[in-house]
Amino acid sequence: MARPRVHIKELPPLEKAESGVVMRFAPNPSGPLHLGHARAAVLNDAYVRRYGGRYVLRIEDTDPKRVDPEAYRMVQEDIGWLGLNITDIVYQSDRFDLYYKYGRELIERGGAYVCTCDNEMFRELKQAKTACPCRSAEIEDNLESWEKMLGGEFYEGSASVRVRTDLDHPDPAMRDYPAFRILNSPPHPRIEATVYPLMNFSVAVDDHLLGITHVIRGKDHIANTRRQRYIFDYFGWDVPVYRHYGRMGIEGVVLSTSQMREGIRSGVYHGWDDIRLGTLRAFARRGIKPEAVRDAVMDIGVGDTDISFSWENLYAQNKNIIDPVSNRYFFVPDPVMVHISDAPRQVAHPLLHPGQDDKGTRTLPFNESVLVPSSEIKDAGTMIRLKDLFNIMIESAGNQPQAVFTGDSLAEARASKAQIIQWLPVENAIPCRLLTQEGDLEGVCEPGVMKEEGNVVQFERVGFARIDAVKPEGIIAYFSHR
RNA sequence: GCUGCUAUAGUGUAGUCCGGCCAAUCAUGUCGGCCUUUCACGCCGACGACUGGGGUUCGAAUCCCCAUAGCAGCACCA
Repeated sequence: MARPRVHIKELPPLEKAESGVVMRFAPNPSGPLHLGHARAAVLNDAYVRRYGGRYVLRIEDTDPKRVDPEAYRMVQEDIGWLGLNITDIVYQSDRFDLYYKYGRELIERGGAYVCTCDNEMFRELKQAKTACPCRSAEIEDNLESWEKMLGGEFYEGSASVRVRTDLDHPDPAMRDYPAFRILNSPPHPRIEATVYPLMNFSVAVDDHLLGITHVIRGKDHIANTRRQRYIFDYFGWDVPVYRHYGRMGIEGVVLSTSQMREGIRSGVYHGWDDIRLGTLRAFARRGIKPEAVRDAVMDIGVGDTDISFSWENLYAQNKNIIDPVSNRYFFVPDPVMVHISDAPRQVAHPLLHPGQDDKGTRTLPFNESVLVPSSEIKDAGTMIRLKDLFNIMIESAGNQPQAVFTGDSLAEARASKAQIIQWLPVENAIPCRLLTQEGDLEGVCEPGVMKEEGNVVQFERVGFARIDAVKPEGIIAYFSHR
């Protein structure tokens, strides 16, 4: 039995963490959390738990084009599900005055300038390592332009604030990147603004102001880390310790919020919790436990190699968790009724959980006929054992299969290598639809399943499933994995 | 095109910093067996990898160079 043996690998130690850490999880509220978010969230969480300190949830809603008002709620729900040890919550949209203040100061320090160049033109100049005309403006003029920006005198796209870096930098990504932009639409759901900070600016300011000591994030941020460094240096701030893990995909699934949204819009997916998606709410619906996600993510660790995550690994972790606690039931897909002659009426009492007798038994009365998976009825002459009942021999396979009772000796069934299969009394079969990633399975299950709404059960010989809904017309279950 | 990161079995991962104890760890998977009234769990066993080529060295998964492959960035996204 069944002690989950989860030996979770230890993460590599963090530098300068001995006296505690302040870390952050900083999602963009564009949709619910998915496995990619979970990796960042769990790794940071694990380090905060290990070293002690604060764990800041920072909602990065500085791009109104990518804010879904619903997501504020969904992100919180998903974090609750994951069980993160969040200690502080901040919304970047509450902090625009701060960004303006530090933006102005950066200009005063000569670390940034207002640029009114055409985008395309700037891009070309940048590639050629050439300064744009705005770069040489006096600080006073820049401040004046900055005030005009804040005053609404520039229209969207006609002015931005750029950080003065190094035009000769070999990496074009470093050269004078933008810190603020103007956006006249769409409106931000939480605030009124037209001057928006860009991620590299707001993140640098907030990491400093919030006292973030360590940042664990994907390597797609490596360039951003270097860009943010310029801002830290202009202000003379200490930089956090960074660690960038590799890119992660999961086989057969898109982890892009925008693509998922499009799939939902076009009707490919039913919603954010469609079981074919890699969102945490889809996992939850399928009976995948947050602990399994944590374990799987911790196993992957903080390596900087790009990986293709396999469902197998997640399922294995989940099975460790759910197997010991999932009650067993019979589910008969595509049932066919078999009449059994010469069989004594009796009542079967299969265990709710093998090896855990104290959990009790189910009650399945037998009377003349049973429902079994049609795929199990093959040729006449086949010996089958109905699990926890008795042995039968198929006499005719056709549309109305007939069988004959051949005794209840388990030893006999084993000796003749009979399949031991699940079955249901005809009078006690509840309609049940099992939804899988590959499609739906119609069948019937035990009445006892009606008490398991919201729980994960194991359908014997089929696999684990979460009982999603118990309705008058039947049961809806979502397949977890084998 | 420019810049950077990475490369261990089907998948994930340890080892790489400080070369020898690595004929390479653990998990998962697959196969075989045991246990078992589930094709679950558990137990036993097997399978399976240092991207390629040079170099340094008595000795390289580990250091250096080249190649190849993958990824990321070069957005008025995060």
